[in-house]
Amino acid sequence: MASPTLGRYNSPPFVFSYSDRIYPMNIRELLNQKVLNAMAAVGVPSDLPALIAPSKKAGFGDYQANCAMGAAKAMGTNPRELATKIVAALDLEGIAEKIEIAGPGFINIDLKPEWLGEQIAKAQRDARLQVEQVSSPQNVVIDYSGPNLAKEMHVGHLRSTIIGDSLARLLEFQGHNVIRQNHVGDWGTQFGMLIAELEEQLGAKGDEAMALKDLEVFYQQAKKHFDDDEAFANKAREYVVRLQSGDAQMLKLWEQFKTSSLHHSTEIYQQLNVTLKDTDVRGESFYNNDLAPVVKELQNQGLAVESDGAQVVFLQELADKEGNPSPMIIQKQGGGFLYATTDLAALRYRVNTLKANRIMYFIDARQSLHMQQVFTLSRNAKFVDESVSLEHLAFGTMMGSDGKPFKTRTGGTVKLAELLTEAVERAGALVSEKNPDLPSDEIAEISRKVGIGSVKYADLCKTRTNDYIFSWESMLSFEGNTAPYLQYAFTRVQSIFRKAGVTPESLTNAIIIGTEQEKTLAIKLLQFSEVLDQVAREAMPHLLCTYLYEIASLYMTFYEACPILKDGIEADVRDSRLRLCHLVARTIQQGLELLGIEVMERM
RNA sequence: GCACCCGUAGCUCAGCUGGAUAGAGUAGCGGCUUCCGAAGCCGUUGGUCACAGGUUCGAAUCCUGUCGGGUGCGCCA
Repeated sequence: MASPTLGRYNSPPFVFSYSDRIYPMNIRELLNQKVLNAMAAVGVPSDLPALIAPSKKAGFGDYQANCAMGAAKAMGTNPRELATKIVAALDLEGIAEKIEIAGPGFINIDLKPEWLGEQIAKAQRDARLQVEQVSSPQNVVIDYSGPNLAKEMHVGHLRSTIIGDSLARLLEFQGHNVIRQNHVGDWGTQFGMLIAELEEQLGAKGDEAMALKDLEVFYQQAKKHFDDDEAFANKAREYVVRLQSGDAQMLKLWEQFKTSSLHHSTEIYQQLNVTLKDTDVRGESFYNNDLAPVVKELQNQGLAVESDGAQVVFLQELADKEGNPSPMIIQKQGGGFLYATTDLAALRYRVNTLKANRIMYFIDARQSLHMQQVFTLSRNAKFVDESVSLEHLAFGTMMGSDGKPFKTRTGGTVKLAELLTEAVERAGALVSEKNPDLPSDEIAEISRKVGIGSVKYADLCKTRTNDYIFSWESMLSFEGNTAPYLQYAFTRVQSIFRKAGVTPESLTNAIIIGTEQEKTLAIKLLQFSEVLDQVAREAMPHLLCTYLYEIASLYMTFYEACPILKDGIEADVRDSRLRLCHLVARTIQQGLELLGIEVMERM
């Protein structure tokens, strides 16, 4: 696979023989190669790109090559004449049915329906939908979710959890070795307060499961206790010290607390259909033993210096206009460590022990400066080799309809558990209304898949880096670009096969691309792997959402225009269209699975 | 003060390495069901791409500046 360079599309310069490949290239790659060959044949310098893109408008072909204008400029010739030469040298025998030059030198390519039919047939038969496995898998560490165990999971954890999980699924599907890392907050001063509270409540309430039944309440009790009771506050402070020095009794309480809190998170993950397991947890405390060595190492390298009693690294790379370096505290006065230190230690673990080639952090955009500091320092200190890709894949904040951070009516944080429950309930009301005859257990399952899917999709389909507005109305209205629309498209295909009484596997006839609707749909279906590549490269799941919505939408259009099981439809046309339907369903199912969203037979 | 992100239709958002007449959804308006699931489809109204310069065959996209909104900036994570 190509290097994980982000942010730009690298026209593939690689050369290979077609017969060596198990899977064919996608359309874009194929045309890119063909046009590059033609360009070379007419003397265009080899560093100039072919600029292949799907055409945006009907009438401009299916694909277009925009290379002629730029190349003519570089060569000092006329763009239309150059385009004419390129087209003359362009060999698309059997692939394209028409190649035209338009405007200043656009090359418009119309693909051959027979060729498209063959490609669709291959994809429909293929277990991987013609999505190639990467030839050289990377070790990809994905840092996501990372809730604070001191508190209950709230909406602020949703984006990291959902987006990170989607990328984990996607990269795994492409054949990479994905290593999930749940960097939970399980260390710090607040744990003194929490275990002191736990100790007291254990006497009164028996076991920790009872005491920690509601983490949020528990935290508030502890906080209030801490604020109101000086003796308790002193005890909490003492407990922190004892905990951090390895006191056995403190560690036991701390473990009890962690186990109970983690159980809560795991329940949320299951409810959310997120693939994180307890074994993926590497909390802050995991790196405690490496914190002092990290500081020591940075001191030895002369990178860390004392400033006001603290150990600070000044980063010239991140200096402002006046040249003032960016300060980064790695050890407090008094000796305590900070999360910067922990992140550096975690980075060393990921590189040295996990052998990461690519490390992806799905963390709030507000921590951009911090991540930049960590990355810069880790390079300077040679903790991380240049060959390892470090990526902070920032995301925006979830806002309420008022445009301010999403809160409850009373101004508190919204618990994830309650949000998900409400989503399932709202979905349930709609499903029962639309389809009251379904058995109640099936309604329950559909409601769960639709409700959870709606919440996840609403998040995933927005550009990752922007803030987004959370709205029950738009996500559960079930209209437009939503999870239910995609799920609905899937059930309609299933419905057709039920009605037809045939299994998709039994269909082996040729696929006939006979109408505009079939052609448009076919081309879109064949772009699946292109989209996955781009999502993997840029960590932008919304591109996959947009793609799946286009598939579903084109399918609806096709469905209206191209009858399948109706009277007067010839058997070969019917079977061809059924195969096309089947590929639609499988593409939607596979795409949604990569987003962590489930489908159902009917809804 | 400095740094980063953002500003596109009434609302929510796309717009891919700069490409042709800036696209969806929703809201509004008008149609479609003796016919494969109407959670659907078709049509239509609606934009000075915040503003001003610059780069060039071509700019929503790249550069500079201005205005407006958000976030962050040495001992929380």
